[in-house]
Amino acid sequence: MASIHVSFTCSSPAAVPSASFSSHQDRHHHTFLFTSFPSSQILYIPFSLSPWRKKSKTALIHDGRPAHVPFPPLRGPHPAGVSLQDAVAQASADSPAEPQAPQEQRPGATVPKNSIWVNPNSPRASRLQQQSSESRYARLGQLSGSLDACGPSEADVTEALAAVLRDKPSEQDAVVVLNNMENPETALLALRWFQEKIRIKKDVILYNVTLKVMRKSRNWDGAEFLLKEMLERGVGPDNVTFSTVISCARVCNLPEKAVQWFERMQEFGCKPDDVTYSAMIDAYGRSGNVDMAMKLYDQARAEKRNLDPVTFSTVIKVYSSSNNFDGALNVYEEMKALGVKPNLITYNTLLDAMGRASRPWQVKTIYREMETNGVLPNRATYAALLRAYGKARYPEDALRIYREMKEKVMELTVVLYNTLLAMCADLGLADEAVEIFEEMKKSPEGCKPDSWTFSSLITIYSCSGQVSEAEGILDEMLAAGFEPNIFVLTSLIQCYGKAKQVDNVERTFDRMLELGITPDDRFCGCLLNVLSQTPKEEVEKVIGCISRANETLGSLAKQLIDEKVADEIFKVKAEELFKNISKEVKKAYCNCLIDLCVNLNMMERACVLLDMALKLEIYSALQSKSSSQWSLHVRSLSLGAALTALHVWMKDLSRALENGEDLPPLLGINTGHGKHRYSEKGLATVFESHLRELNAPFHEAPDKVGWFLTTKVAAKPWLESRSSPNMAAA
DNA sequence: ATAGGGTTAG
Repeated sequence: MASIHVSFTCSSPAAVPSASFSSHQDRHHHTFLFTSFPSSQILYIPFSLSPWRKKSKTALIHDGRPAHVPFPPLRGPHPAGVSLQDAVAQASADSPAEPQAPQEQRPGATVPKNSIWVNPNSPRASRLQQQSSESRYARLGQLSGSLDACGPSEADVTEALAAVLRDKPSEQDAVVVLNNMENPETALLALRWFQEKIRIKKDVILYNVTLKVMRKSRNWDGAEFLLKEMLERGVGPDNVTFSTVISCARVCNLPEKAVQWFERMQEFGCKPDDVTYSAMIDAYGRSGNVDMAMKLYDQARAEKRNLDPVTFSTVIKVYSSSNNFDGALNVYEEMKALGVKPNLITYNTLLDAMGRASRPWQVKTIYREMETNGVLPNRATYAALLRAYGKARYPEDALRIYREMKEKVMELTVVLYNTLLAMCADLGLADEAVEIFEEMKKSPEGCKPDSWTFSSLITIYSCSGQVSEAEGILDEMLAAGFEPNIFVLTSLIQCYGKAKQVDNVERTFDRMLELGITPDDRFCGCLLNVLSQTPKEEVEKVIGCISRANETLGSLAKQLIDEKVADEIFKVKAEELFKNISKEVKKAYCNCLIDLCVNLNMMERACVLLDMALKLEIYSALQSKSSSQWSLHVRSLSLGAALTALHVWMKDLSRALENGEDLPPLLGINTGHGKHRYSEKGLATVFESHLRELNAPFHEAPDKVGWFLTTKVAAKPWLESRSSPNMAAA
């Protein structure tokens, strides 16, 4: 039987594949004795537990290289050209081979001073293994697992604990067992048992580690119960207690509880430190109290605390989630200026922030910087990059990232597959999506498509109105056992709307109500979008759906199409509605409603809505003026809204001329690249054809993408000709 | 692994 020992030293814990091994530290070096069993299971015995003794019947020293090559030096930073991973892989690859006959230690071979060679099948080996902290830890870990699984009765818990620990657990045993637990009920019973057996009655550490279990299981009541018990029993809570409780409140979505206990810390003689500040900054951030979060950050800096990347990452996240992206960047710069090195999580948070901000160029810069600093990307990094490039419509970059992931043979998770598919949906990459979907289903990791997966695929087909393809995915989803959710139904309705199958829109809407799904603002936005594409004869049907989903919105839509309703009345109703809907959908609603007006040739009403949107700051700064150029900015506007804005701008320019004002040398319109998910042609293309219909002298700028320009000389006669009464046309 | 804070999706 082949038994191979590999003994080795490496200088850095980072070289140890943490998933497979634990390290035993000897001041500056880590020494392991690996035992490769034929089963390829690798164990090691920390050398400090093994007094050096040479036995005649030991297993063979083998480093995976020819026998005459000396054993790698043990104290060097790089063991003679063999990495730890290589050596381990080599050892297991070689294990079936018959080893050379047992031999005396070769002269010149470097042998670990404190290692012992043992036959792995001997009782001595198993005794050593049992004594090693590794296996003790494993046993305690198993105990945690069985405690999680056992019934929540004192008898069951006591039995499980006593079977492993007898009557003499150490405090360390208790800490390890509780720390690995997840079940709040049995953890509490286990805590009682440890409190009984370990005679330190007021042990704050045991409470703290049990609080962690409450956090893990998101059990706020359990956490607060334990904290109150501590206070009643006179067990002094410390900073660890409070930061655990605060972060527990945070994960339980109870920021006010975090604040409450944070403010009471002082009562118990605790002064916030770096970790409490960081936890609390996060709690304030998540409760939307950005000001308080920043106040704490400033306080922490004023106290000249050594803030670390965790705190900075938290602050960046707080800024990012309140859409203050410059704030996020500033903190990053501040961090670097203070000499704190960004780590993987800092980069991930920052990449995510710049993605949300739709600043793909900054995403690129930061990713390059990350590479330069030798920080390796993980799945979260790739997910952030894919989202950023998808959102910004950067297909080349998004696909490059996909290739990079594949080259690294990175094991993809469901989340990462779904992120890829969502990116494809953003960019309209149907073929790539199908390829990724097939790969996902074949993946050896067994990534089962979930409702996210199907939803993204349906979205891809919905964008182009490919009804039969979308329905095919829907069938596959139902066959896989998933009920349609609001996202799937939103996409489907979008698809039917695009294909002008209004009856199917109604049918899907009915089905949604039957499933007990309540339409949200986003869904209503989708119905409005469908309405703006619906032929006049069928408009009533769609408005019927909207009314059932949201009565106020439905009645506004009814008033909009009714020419008998005065603009003034309509305006009041519209303002009322827009003050009561969520911020994220305001622009989308406005775009749809203005499109509807334009389609129905109700330009006055479109102008009323545009005016309202500017007043409510739904659209910002559509017009700008400098001495050399006046501009119209219609990026992020729908076609109808953009045309309305153009209509208003032209009137304003004509009025300026009438008032004797002079035009600047250049006039420009910025449409942006305008690649919206649901429009196959960009805004620029469609807008340009409308400019031509209007005989407008604007031409695409050769050097500025998304800009149409004209000169004062060309614009003046055109505006004057349009102002003349016999040429009135919108 | 051996008491506390941070990152992946409409």
